Amino acid sequence: MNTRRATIADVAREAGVSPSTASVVFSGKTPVSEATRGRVLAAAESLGYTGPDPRAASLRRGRSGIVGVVFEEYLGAAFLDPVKTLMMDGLADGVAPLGAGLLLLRDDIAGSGASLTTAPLDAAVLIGCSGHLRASLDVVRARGIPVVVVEGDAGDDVPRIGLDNREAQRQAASHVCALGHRRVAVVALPLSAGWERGWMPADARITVDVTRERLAGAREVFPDARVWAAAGSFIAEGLEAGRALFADPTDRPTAVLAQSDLLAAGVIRAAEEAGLRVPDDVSVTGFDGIAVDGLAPYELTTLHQPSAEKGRAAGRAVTTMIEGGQAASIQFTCTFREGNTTGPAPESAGPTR
Amino acid sequence: MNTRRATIADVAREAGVSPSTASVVFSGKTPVSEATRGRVLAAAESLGYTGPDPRAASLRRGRSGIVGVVFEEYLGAAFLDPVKTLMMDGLADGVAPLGAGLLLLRDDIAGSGASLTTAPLDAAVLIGCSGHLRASLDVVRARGIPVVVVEGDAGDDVPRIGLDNREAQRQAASHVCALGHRRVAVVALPLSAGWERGWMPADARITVDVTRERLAGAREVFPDARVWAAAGSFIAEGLEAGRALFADPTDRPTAVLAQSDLLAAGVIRAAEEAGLRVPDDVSVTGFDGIAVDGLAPYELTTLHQPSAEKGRAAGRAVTTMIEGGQAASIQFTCTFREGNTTGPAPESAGPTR
DNA sequence: GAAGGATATCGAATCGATTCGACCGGCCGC
DNA sequence: GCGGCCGGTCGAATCGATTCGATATCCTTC
Repeated sequence: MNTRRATIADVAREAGVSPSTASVVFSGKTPVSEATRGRVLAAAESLGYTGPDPRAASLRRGRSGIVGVVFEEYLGAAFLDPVKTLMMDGLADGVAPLGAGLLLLRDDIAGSGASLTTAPLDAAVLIGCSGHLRASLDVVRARGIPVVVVEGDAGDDVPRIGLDNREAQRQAASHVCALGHRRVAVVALPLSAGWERGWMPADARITVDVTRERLAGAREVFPDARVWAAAGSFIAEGLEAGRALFADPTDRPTAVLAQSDLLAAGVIRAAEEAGLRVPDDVSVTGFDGIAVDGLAPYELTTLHQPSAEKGRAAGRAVTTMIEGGQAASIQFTCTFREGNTTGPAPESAGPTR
Repeated sequence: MNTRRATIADVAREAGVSPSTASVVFSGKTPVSEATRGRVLAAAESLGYTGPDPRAASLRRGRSGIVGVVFEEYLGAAFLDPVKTLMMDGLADGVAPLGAGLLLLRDDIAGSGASLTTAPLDAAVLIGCSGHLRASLDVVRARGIPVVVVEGDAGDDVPRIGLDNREAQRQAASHVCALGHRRVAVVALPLSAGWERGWMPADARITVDVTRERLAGAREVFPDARVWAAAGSFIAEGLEAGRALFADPTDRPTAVLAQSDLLAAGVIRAAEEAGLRVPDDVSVTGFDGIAVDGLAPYELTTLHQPSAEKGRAAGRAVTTMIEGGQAASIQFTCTFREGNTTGPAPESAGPTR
């Protein structure tokens, strides 16, 4: 191995062909005679040439084979949420035809690092819904990079992968209502970036789209349900929420609509802690339809959302756009799944609040 | 916005300066007079130029600002493990000085996509320990890309970020032994890629380094502990393991050494299920020292490993290497943390098996 | 007033591969 | 026997920015 890595020109010289021919051997864009291919490959082998430099190739081609995935959160935390994890997986799938890799990016524009502004992206997928989203969107659009937004309001002409959050949550609420529950509480996802857990104030501004939509769905059936908003989608947060909900035995909900399965799992644990049986004393619904690790024997009544499908759709949309096409927004639908965490309202229910 | 995006040459022309000057305005590598900077920036603004094309820049610079992170698993699953998640976070931190992004890659070489072979990487971090690791390593080395291996045996001259798995696990075993336990079982991580849960056969070949090392540590104290190997580091897997361990009331371990906190959490749940009190009837230790979501009120007796630190170290090592330095291998140390899941062996323990 | 320095800007080469039209034999068919 | 076609190869331009030595300008300082 020399002081400098071999280039395709070196290989071509060694093989006694022109650089263009050598290039074609590697890219396969044009037929090459078997003999020539052999000589080029042998030359490459002997020079320790392992293939074209991706940097140079991407410059010339105008493609890098990299799709940026932008999270609004702390990057590690993004993956604590199984829904996002699944989505990522679908996404990996969806961009596979491009042969693209996924570059993780945070949306703090200030970040010293290779961010949205400086990464060699072919396209970007924005996840989430905070205010930052707008800024990120502007950056990406200015760069002229195709972009897709998942679960966030991108406005105008940006393809959007969505979910029928409102309708789905309404469905769960109806189910609970049909079972006779009247004292119902909602455990919501964060209301805004940086939200600290607690009861939702009456004048709260909800900037997180998902939270707002799901809440609206619940409100269609139970207009004045109390709302506790968690600080994130974690079991521990659900536990906190549940403790708050079940604190006062005299004024306790008989059903809890949690905005995520993880929250629901926490609520169930809080119920157990408070000596309440699920679903006899209190019914709990989730949202997402993920398999919560270690929740057995409970099977959540929940809304199953096609997370991986969402990711795949995002990937496909991005693929289409990169290839010059026009991608349409897609709205996915949740399916209601009844488990064993909801049941009839207890007879002895106190007065409706 | 024109048919073609503006280049820095266009901007330079518009501003009446040379391309080189325009370039330095953006890179800041050389002082530029305030007036010139202003003109260039204005020109850029008016042409809708949003900064240098990363592809071209990376070609010339020989740097892409991208570090590949290679997992041996299904990509989504990689993030289900909090340890890896934390590691990723540390890694993001560690490469921050480079201003680098993290490109997720699978190590299935066959993958149609932009993989290890074709991505514009400045460096690579390999995670894990399966056989694939070797192949990935070869690819990366052939390309002449700096590489660091985390928790895997890379052999020779590749810097390695490791952990004192064996010694740490021995420590936990000693602790349990000191408490008087004699009938002890181990719940191990997978023995090899694709392992299905079950009792470990006597002639098993353990290809996963972490599993092997931790087991060796346990064996130093309890040479003939029975070993159940799980199919992954999940609470649900721990639950399965626990059920198997506690199935026979007449021959039941009084202590369980789990190779991860998640497994331990599952074992505890299985114990509860079997009507056993922790730690009165059975003691359980974990490994990792992560906060298991929703395990309260238990506090695991476990070995805390500096996951984020590991990631950070890997990031720093990679940074050093990119800058032409020589990075050393680093061995991290776990710290034993006693929680409330271990206690004295029950008096009524049956005969030592 | 001239030499010496500091500063800002410019020119031109370079990074490494890809691509497209031109070119060149040879083979086929009429 | 000759025009046409085709598979294969070659040249040269191009992708867009960076970099470094050279140059020009202006300010000190003796």
